[in-house]
Amino acid sequence: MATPLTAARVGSQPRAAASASRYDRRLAEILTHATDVFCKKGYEGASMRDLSRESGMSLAGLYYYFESKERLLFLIQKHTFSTIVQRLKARLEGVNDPEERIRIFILNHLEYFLANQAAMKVLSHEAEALKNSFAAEVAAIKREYYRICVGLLDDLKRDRGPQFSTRIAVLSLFGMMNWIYTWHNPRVDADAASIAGEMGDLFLRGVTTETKVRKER
Amino acid sequence: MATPLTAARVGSQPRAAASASRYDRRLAEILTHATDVFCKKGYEGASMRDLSRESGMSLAGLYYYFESKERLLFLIQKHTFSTIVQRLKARLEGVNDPEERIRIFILNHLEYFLANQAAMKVLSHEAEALKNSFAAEVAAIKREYYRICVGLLDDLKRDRGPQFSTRIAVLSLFGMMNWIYTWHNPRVDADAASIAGEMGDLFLRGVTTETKVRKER
DNA sequence: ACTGAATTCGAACGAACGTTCGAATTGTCG
DNA sequence: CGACAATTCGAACGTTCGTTCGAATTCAGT
Repeated sequence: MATPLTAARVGSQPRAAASASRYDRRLAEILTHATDVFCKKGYEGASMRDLSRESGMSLAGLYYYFESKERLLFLIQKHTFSTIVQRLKARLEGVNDPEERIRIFILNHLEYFLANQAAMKVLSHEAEALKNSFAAEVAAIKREYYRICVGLLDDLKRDRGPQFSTRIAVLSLFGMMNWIYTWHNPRVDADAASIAGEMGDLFLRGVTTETKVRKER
Repeated sequence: MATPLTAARVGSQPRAAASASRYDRRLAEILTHATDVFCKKGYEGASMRDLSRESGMSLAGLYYYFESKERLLFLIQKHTFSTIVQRLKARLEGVNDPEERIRIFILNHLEYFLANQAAMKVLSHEAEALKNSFAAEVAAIKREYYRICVGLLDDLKRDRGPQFSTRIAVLSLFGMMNWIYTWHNPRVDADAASIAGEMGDLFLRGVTTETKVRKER
């Protein structure tokens, strides 16, 4: 885990070093169940009673682990996003070819997306549900992730056909990838690697090809 | 308007032909305000009291025009989606070049999206909020729209490089386009035609180029 | 087994929710 | 103006919401 979940503990609660792991384990369990409920019903549509039922803990008991429903969503989003960024950085290390680095970016995103569909849907679909400092902290991670992708594309631009807007290209790529939560069906669609390959081909050809498309508008 | 809004009138309500237009005008007003509120707060997050405040009509008064909050969302989604499909069909008429037809598809989608941002966000973001027959009716329109796009791509495939999955390509294109509601900023970003041009270049190059991308995975 | 801390819970709080209903108001037309 | 339909509204309905609190239970170390 990227962020020690213990950091979420309610302020005035005492903490013994020995029980830290038990607390963390239980919190992680709750977060997993809550992720499923938020995924199924949406953040606003999911009630604390839904979360209580799904996680098998009493309504009041949940509040021992976090002080509000909003903070719960925040913990899910922050943990999910931190993890995907951290994994990306690890995978990019030692790879220098610009094109290969973009393929890694896409593969990392889609692999994590499909392996953690519920969490990623909550991250994508409930992006506007948080407010103030909660929203700001998640937005900061999102900005870092976005900047990394911009960097990858700018590197590619330095080598090849330079005639496209980096902003539009990056945001188009994010759209292609994130939209997957609306359509992916494990019984019909191939695995993450195949889809990442298809999207990588589509995107990289679109961005690197030097010849102009026929019938310019 | 594609669908006569009168169709929404509560079943047992009497109707005089003379007042039909007044009723329709008022309903359209309410729909517009409701669209803004749903866009800002989400369907679940928006309360009937929010809609009442925004539209300047009393809480009870709203129920003269529709029988439930869910039906209100349905009316918005159906009207929006029907309109975009209808406009697309009109624009495609008489154009035969497969590539040009896809460019028209993209332009139509993005122009309508940016001209009706709130409605399109409600359509994209609240796709799962409706249930049963409401959901089925909107899903039918979505399927038709999807099939049209598949047809356009298959036509293109017949001419040029055939090595891509139509399903993945179409859904990637939808992702690129629909994701725009998460990032478009009229103070920073160009107009719909420019963005449609960029995305059209990106997508069509990605889909038509015959040479394989270097460094095959 | 005892003890103090960590964890869980039943019950309740006030607020806000979607919806209803009968009365009041407005518009239409002879 | 009178009469009937169309439209609007205040007030309230029962339910569910997120959250709190003090008591009960479970756990860990001796």
